[in-house]
Amino acid sequence: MSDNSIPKIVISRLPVYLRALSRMINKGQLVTSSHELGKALGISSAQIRKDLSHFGEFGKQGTGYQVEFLITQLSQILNLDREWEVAVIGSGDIGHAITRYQGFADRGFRVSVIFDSDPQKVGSYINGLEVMHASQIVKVLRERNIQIAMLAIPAEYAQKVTDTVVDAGVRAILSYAPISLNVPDHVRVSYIDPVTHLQSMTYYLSTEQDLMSQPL
Amino acid sequence: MSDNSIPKIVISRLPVYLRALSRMINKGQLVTSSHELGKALGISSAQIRKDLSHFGEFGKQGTGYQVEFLITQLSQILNLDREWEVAVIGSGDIGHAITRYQGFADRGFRVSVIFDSDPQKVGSYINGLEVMHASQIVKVLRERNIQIAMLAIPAEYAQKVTDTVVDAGVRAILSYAPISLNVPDHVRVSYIDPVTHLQSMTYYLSTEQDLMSQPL
DNA sequence: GGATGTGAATCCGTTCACAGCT
DNA sequence: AGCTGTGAACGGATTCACATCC
Repeated sequence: MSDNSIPKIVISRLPVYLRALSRMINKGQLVTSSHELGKALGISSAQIRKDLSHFGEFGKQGTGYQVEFLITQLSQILNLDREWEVAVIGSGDIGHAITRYQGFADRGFRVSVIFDSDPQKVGSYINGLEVMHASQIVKVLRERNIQIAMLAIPAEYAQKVTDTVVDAGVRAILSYAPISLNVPDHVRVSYIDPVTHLQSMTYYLSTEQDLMSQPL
Repeated sequence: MSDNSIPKIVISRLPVYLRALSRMINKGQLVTSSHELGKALGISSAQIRKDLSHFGEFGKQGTGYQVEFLITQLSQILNLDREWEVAVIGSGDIGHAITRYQGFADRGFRVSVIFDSDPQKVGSYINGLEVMHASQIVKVLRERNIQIAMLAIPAEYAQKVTDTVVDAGVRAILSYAPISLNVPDHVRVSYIDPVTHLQSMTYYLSTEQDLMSQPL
């Protein structure tokens, strides 16, 4: 049943479903079930059915889900039935890796412009893309109506650059800088900070184990 | 009050608190409050107090929290009062960026070994670290008793490599491969997939806005 | 006065379990 | 028989609001 306001956490799982479904299609699998999908993802089948039920009735009782149909539906829901242009800010190691990462293009995103403030880097090419000077951000993003930016810059510049890209019309930011950003309500932010992931995992790594497993 | 089993979601917020507190210390700030911290992070003050209360009473009524003291406490809780060695598997763009990323060393993690299966890359140096052949994974990780691995490899190899590092004694995995991994119960996994972040943000980017903001 | 720590209340998300369809 | 879709039950997390202490 199509609901009014869908929980953020549900939305965040849809791309994960999509990822798994894509793998199935690539393997030639045509049909799946909430059970199978759940097992592959470590999620309960009830949750998957409930999540999908927010948007419609995509399955057939007794049968399951047509993989391709479900992919189409999820893609539409997530506005992925188009290509999104993305700007990368920062051409250091991370910006470099992002710009060359094939995974974006494969899944609906095109890095179409990259900026840096270092004159040494401006004018160089990454993945066939010329690095532009940061002073051009507002002009270029507005011209091309780019709404997504990825920040691959040090924490100390992150808020200022955020303000700039927001001013340029960006409405979604994926930041690799390890700092919480302030943005207006109409802008979404996601963070990628590998260290926070590691730091929460070490909570569960009791030091004792260290002593047990000796070098052989 | 120190509780028995602390919710995962609480643990996952502690590194974020730590990040913010570190910035405060760097700015010379000695004292903060749940209010201030919450505002900086976009979290309610009650939540911060409740989270911390799982582990002890770290604040002073009427005053707030000593920043440095709180950092010390959180670091201990998360087992960060030591250095953790990390193995990177895969020396492509992502592995390269990870290995050179200063943020790990600054926050308690040392990338101390890197592997690749491509003979072309084995023997080359990244950040002063020689790339070793993947066939050495089990031997080296066991010898050095390394318990954390970061996977920077294509999805199709991810499960096999996961099995290998688990066999080698790894108990925490941070994977950059866009696929859900199967691991035994005693192993923790976190995922970094920028595309899933982008894909959930585009849900909120209605296409209409496109038409409004014309190129000028 | 001001900020913590915490039971109580509320809100939200997950799981249960089953009716209903194929 | 098998699997979906879903109200109901459950469990957990967040917020409230206040007693408590500096």
